[in-house]
Amino acid sequence: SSNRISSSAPIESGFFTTDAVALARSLIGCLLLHDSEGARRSGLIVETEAYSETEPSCHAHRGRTERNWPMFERGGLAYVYLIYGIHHCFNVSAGEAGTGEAVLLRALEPREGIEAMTRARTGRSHGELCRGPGNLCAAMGITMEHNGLDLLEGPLRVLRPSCHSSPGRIGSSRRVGITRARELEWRFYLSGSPYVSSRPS
DNA sequence: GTCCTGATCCTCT
DNA sequence: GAGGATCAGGACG
Repeated sequence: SSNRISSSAPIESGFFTTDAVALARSLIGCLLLHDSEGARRSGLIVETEAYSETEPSCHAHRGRTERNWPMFERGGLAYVYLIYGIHHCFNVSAGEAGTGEAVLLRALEPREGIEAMTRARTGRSHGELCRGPGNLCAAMGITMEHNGLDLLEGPLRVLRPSCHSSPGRIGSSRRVGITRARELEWRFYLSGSPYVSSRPS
């Protein structure tokens, strides 16, 4: 329905193999889409956070495990995990194979499949559907079954925005909700977007 | 095996 | 601003 969607292009290989901080920035303005049961849900990425094994807030900081293995694969795989026993968080692995890093998606501007999103998030306004990492997963229908999937092909994909469309000014701030490495300004967001989850610190 | 903590969200005050 | 929901990974012994 939107020309911004139809003109979105596949990601070129190499897009995801940069470090997590660079990727977190590049992902702002990209489209995340999920095809399931014949229906499509999608949204523009408006808020991200970078995580790297080099700093202690990252799941990969203590090495590769059963849970965090997608972070150590080449960039462009889904890393999904359960947080606080209740919510799912969706990450995009970054960098070359062997480096433990990823980008957490924190908020989307809903585009397609608003009905399905609203069904999954009863009583929520449009602006709240995909605001916050747990809410984003609920609205998009992302669960552990998507862990490890290749985001270049399959039901869950990332597309780059159409050429010439610059997303707008990108702001940065400290990351939300962590206790370690708080000083790093590795959170990125589309400045002025009402879909961003919380105010910069 | 036990214990603790957490990249959250919602509801209440 | 606080607290509870609810569970699995990781540390430790």
